[in-house]
Amino acid sequence: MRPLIHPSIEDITVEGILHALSDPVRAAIYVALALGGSDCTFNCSNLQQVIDRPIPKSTLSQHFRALREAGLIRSERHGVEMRNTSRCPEIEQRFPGLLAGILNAHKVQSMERARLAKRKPAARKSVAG
Amino acid sequence: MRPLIHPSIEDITVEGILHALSDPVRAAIYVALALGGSDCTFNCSNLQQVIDRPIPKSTLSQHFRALREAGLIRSERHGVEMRNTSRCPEIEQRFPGLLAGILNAHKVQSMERARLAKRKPAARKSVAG
DNA sequence: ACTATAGTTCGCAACATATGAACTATGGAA
DNA sequence: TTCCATAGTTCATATGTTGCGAACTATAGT
Repeated sequence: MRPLIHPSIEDITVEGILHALSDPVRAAIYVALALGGSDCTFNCSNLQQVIDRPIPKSTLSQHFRALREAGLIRSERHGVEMRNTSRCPEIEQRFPGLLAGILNAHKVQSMERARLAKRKPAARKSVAG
Repeated sequence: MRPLIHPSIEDITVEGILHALSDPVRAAIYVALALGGSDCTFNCSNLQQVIDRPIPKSTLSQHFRALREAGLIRSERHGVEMRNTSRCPEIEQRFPGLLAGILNAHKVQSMERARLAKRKPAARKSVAG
């Protein structure tokens, strides 16, 4: 088992963060971790509450790795399971306002989606054909 | 020639924006456009001042398309050339703080890189081969 | 119509991603 | 210690995405 790779704070890049969070599944994971606070942990097993469609654990493992190697989360083994926590405070110090802007944008978007879903449960985006 | 596609403001997604800006070339283009103000335009031809390595124009064309279809820029033909302007104000209204956070992070990162390049022009990241 | 300039599209090679199957790691029970 | 269950990783591969040269389209000036 290759050891877990956590970049040091100065090796974290904006491009890496944006790429990691440009995937909807990773974004959902990260939002849940970041909003949950420092004692909130998720892993491949208890994540179904956060994401809607079922995702295989090999895929989830890769997503956690992507978040970890982008520097967004810290992963530690505790017994048989993994505890993933967000590295928000560090990143806020290096890139002030970045995560706040992204998290807020996700909030705006998910509120808007909820509103649209309530209005028209079946239709999307008035696409003909 | 297929007509240019500009998503309406409510169809712009966070994921789309983050993905578009997770590419270093597109990020450099966008930073230049955004910081240049509303009368600043760049295109496939006058862009060499913004990016360091030379990039084929077919690639640049694709990058502009990616930015356009993510909703980040607006492209208009003026005679034989293209004028690309940032859509920052619209996006700021929909996702307050998002672009500011990203632009600031890029500024932090490029200042840091400039500092490192001045210190040790040839060495990078103290990696032992 | 001809030429020059600016940008787009096509086709393909190189790279990235998602996932089932097989594997590793840890803890507890017998 | 051995066996089993649970949690997660790695591998192989099929599918998707990207970068770029070559060919094409569009516009302006002559």
